[in-house]
Amino acid sequence: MVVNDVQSLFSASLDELELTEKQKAVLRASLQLFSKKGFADTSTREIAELAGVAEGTVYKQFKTKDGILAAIITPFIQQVVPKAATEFLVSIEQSASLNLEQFLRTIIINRLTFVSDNLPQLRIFIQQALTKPELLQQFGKMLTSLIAGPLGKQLQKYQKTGELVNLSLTRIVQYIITTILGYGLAAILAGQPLEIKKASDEAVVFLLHGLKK
Amino acid sequence: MVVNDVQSLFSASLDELELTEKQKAVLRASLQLFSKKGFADTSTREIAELAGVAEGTVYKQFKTKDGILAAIITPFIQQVVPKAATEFLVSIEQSASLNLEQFLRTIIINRLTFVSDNLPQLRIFIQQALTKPELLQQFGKMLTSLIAGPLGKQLQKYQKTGELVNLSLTRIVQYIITTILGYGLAAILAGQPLEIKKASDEAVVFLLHGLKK
Amino acid sequence: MVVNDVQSLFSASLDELELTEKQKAVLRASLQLFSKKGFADTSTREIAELAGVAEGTVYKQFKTKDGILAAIITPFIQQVVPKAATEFLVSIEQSASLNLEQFLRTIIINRLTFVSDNLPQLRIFIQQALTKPELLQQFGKMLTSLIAGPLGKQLQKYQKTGELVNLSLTRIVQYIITTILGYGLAAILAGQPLEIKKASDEAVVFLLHGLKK
Amino acid sequence: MVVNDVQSLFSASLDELELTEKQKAVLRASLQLFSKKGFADTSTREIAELAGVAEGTVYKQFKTKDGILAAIITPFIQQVVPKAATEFLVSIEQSASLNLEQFLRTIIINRLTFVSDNLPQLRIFIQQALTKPELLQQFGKMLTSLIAGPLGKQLQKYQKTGELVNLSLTRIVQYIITTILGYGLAAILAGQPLEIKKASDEAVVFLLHGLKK
DNA sequence: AATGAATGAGGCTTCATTCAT
DNA sequence: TATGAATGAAGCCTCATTCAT
Repeated sequence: MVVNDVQSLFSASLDELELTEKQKAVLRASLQLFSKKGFADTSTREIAELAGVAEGTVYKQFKTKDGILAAIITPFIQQVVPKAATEFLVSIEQSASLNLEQFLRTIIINRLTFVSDNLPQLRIFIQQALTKPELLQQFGKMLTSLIAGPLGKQLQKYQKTGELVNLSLTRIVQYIITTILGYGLAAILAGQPLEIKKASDEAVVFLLHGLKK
Repeated sequence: MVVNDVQSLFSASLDELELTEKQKAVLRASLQLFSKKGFADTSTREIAELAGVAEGTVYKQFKTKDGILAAIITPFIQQVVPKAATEFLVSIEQSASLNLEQFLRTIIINRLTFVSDNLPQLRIFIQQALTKPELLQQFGKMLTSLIAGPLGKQLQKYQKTGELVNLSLTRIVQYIITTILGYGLAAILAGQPLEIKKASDEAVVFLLHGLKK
Repeated sequence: MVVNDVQSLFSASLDELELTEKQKAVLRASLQLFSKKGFADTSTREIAELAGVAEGTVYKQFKTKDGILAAIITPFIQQVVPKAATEFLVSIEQSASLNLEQFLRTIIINRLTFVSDNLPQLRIFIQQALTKPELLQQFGKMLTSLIAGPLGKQLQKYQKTGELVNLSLTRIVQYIITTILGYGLAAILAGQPLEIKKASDEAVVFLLHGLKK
Repeated sequence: MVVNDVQSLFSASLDELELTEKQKAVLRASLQLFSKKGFADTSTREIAELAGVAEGTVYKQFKTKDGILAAIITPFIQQVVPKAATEFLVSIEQSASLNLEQFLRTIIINRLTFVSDNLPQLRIFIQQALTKPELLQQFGKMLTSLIAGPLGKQLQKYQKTGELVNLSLTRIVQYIITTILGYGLAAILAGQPLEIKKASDEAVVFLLHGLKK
């Protein structure tokens, strides 16, 4: 089974770090508050209150406030995204025999599920990325390796078979990401949870139109 | 000529508010710092220094730090966006006789220019929107009226002539916005100014594929 | 005619200082605000607003905020109180032939009228006196000279004729002042203007009881 | 034994609030500075310095500067004054068999002791009362209930036995208070501690003269 | 490990005062 | 003389962080 949500990976890393129940509560509270109010507008006192611990406890495991942020974001970009991406690529390879439509549908469902499962983390990531170009660069590198790797090969295969338009791979990946993000942003805009089935159906139709030769 | 950048409209409202040169400098410095470092991580002392004024001067016109933010965002969503939207729609009507491709190209160039001219304001707006749902709702309302108005009519015309796919207008507009934002985000990602001509050419090709019947 | 209220003396000193109408307005506004909100909690901006002048104008005549306070208090303790006291003493001498009851009634009406006419100034004076012992010492000196002067002589006369109890003059004057202040404080407490006729009638009865031999 | 000073009741409430030694030091320093320099002219920095703590410590318990003032005044008017008044009334009832002179002496010693023990709090209370009518109204209500209760009954008894003059009870109480305050104010004026024995002897003589039938 | 009182740097804001127009 | 924009010192308060218990 594909692990796409941060929560489970989180738990894993928490175990690795030997976090106590209270320290996990700190992370949960931080995730919630950072996502809702923003990192800078969340005080460690609020985190402690929501987590039901003393302020000092917050600092036992996470030396600084930035440390808490790191404990949320770092796994997200260093473990969750790559790991999910890897599993994503594995599922790609397993789908190697699919035609373009089936392939796109698999990709899109996979990624929309990821977005849906990690909305709070994504919100925090975007907040930070707006003022920290490094984060975006890391994201960019991940995309590049995605394109250079199995995803790119698969797409090139479809270009050779004439199923896929002859745009640059970078641009094609951009369109796919953009379309996925479009549904994610729309979900946030509407303030409603993502209807993955319906959204992916529509997205496939649109992308197929745009990307079919 | 279409007025798309905030700067000029800004100047207009500055005149209305009878802002002095120093107070305009405060707004310019705030725009720059808020965009680069984020609102919460910008101190009024930094603003004063960059603007070359005393800290007290910052508060002469803009009673509070939030007041400065409001002086940047409010015109953006209450004047700039609607005004730009109106002019955008005027340009739509003037393009009523164009075919779908010419029409899409006009729209996309228009909006990419807007995005390019207002990158700092957009960054600030997105920062704020992440923690203030009201802002997104206002944005959503604007989209709704866009679809209900001339843009929707024009698109329906293309659907009747068989040039445009029979998806819901909401979804079609979402795809257009999403594609435009995709190029905008890519520009931010690459950290480079937007190449409007090249980007719009590509976007038109992609959207035409995706939206042609 | 006895001059007991500060307003008229004020006007006189204003004329001497050649104050413009706007500067008089500043003093009037300051008197009102200092009395109501206290000196420290009144800003020069508020004074300017209430007086209908620019902030700079406040500083044209009264170099500092303390200068405004001085312009209110100094006349009160250096001119108004002594002058009123002098006229008060003159009226005492003119009443030299009165008996104790008539004498007390004259004094009490005179002083209650003074209190009633100068409530705002008294409030400001008391505020300041609470933290500035010098002011109280000046007040004490004035009392001493009152006792050493005509008031003391007149009281001694009543002691010799056996009309007045043989307490120390200081104590007798304290009782008189205390009784007068009692009615003044009661007026403030009740939040109503002083009914001078009724209050003086009662005060005379009480003091006569207490001070008759 | 009658509890008349705020300090002891204070300590009680401090214990209830579980104040630390440092936070008590903050209250002590505030009491001293507010009394000497006035509330508005005392900075939280000064309080912290005198208390020997960091400025942040001042805010740990007393959220705001007004919070410190409330922690001083509220017990004074909501606990100390009523409690002292109650005990005062108990002592009245215990003195029910006394004649008027003994009764007045008991009252006056009791109240002069209270004033003497609470000079700083009284100074702060008066400062605040000058600009906050609510405080005076509360004080007025307390007086009214005093008169309506045991004090009034006892005074009426003396009126029936013909020992006490037939003025209204309100006025009689006013005279008593006024006389007591007169000695209190004189003590402040002279800048010396109150000589309770001497002052009460004199006050009784004066009041007996004024209030005997 | 957990607590929470204590810290002090730094942020936002007010305000008396100045000065060019 | 009058104005009000500008100043900068100082005040109140928050908050990340430390440390004794």
